[in-house]
Amino acid sequence: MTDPHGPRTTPAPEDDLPEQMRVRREKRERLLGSGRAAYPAAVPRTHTLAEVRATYDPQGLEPDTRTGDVVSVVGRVIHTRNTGKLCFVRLREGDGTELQAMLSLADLGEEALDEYKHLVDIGDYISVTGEVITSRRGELSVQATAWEMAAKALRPLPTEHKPLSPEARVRQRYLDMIVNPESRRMVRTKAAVLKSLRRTLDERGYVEVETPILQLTNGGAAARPFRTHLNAFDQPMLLRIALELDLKKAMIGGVDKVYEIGRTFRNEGLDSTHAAEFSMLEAYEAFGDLETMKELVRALVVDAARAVGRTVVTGRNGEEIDLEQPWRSASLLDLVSEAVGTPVSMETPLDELVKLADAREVELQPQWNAGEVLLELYEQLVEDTLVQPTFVEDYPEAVRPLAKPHRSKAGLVEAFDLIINGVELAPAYTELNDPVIQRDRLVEQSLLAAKGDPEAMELDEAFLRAMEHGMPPAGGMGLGVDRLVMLLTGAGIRETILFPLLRPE
RNA sequence: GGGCCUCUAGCUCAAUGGCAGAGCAGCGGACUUUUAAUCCGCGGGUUGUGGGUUCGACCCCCACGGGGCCCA
Repeated sequence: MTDPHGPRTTPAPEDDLPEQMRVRREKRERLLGSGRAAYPAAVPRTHTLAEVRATYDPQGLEPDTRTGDVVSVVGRVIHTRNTGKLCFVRLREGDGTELQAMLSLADLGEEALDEYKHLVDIGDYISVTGEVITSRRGELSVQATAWEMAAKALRPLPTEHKPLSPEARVRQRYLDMIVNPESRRMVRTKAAVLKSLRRTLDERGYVEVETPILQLTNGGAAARPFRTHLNAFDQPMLLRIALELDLKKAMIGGVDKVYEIGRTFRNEGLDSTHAAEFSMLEAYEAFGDLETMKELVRALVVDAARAVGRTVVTGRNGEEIDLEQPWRSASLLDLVSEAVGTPVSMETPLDELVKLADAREVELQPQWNAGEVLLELYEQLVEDTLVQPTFVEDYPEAVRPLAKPHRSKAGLVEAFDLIINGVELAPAYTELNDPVIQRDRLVEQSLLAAKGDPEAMELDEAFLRAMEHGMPPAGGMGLGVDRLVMLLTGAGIRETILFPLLRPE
């Protein structure tokens, strides 16, 4: 920008501001100039809006009632109406509770009313003091005798009658939370789910622990990690992809029932079901097994559903899912047999499985063994058809390297995966605790890693050393907290995460 | 990774290749009972960015960037 009238090359920032921001900055100046504060340390507040509503709503006050009770309340200005000598303002507080305030010439005086009209905008936080009354139309209100600015908003609030664009909803979640009840509710629903998960575990005697997020080696899952660096040791570090190995160490140390709820990180694609960081619950119970975990997973899910009041949800195919009904258990081999129309087992030769896959256009990697092909058939043909809660069990040993061999079925391990609404919600194992077999499995994995498989696990000597001191037989499970919230709310993952990662603007 | 759609005022959206508009919000005024109040008047734009075609581009073409949906 050039100024033909003088040498000034940097225009005052105000010159570039949109009109509404300029006006609000001027109002802020006027507040300060008039001796009022724009951002005071404290403002009068004797009651929350919710407390006022809780006190008077149940009384069913008649229109034009005067209660004689004087309160000071604070809220964000959501609507204003000015009929001249009387102004109405609707205040809203964090959870969405609203209360009307009325500012009249008679009760407030000319100067304070004028200042209100000229200095308060939609979006500001204000404090109003006055008697609790009802208006002629019966609206519960505070009849103001005084008002104060609690925090001046310098940017206008978006229209709340039209939904924000999908981008604005996630980039400026705080705005969506102000104008959109769904967005407010999601925050509290997720909190209720987390609280319920902890309560369910705590009541059963599980001990909550915290384990490192920064790790030397990755394990416990197959995923690409985030890489970082620890300056103090000049040491490359990874962000954890799972909680498993440290929780098993805790169990070796005698925490027989242990759990952690925390963030794990996977440096992979982002879409409507995958986020780069997500909350995971893992729980382990010494002397438990797959059946213990089935019971625990069911309790966790059903308790959480009850906690948010949604025990019946609508499935992706329109089917109703009543989470309180009994849940089905099904063997992976049976499910695949049904899907391909011919019985398959661990004895079915690899080339026959490959033919079955080709016939159904299931794409395979050439180096896959029979177990991996079976898993792929299941994932491609069966998984997303399982709408009602189903424990899919009896996995081939090759695809679950940390599960214990099945007590009675050769070639299979004791593992299940809970599927609800076509989505993998909670895997569980009877945990492998033979350190020799464990080492063999991890060495196999580390050889894959050395050959360049970025998802393969690394050899974690510290973990193997701990295992060699003896881990009790145990059941273990993991549960995707965000996925549980998605199931209970029907929302996408970007809705369940408060501030999802986005590309920089 | 591929395909389709989208980006215009603070917000949500219009606008045959020919003056860039509406609702809400904002500013000034009227109104002491509003419920997205009403009425009168007024401002507000680098049409995502960069190129190109054209007498003329929000519109057509190319590239890039952001976002969404579907597919793998």
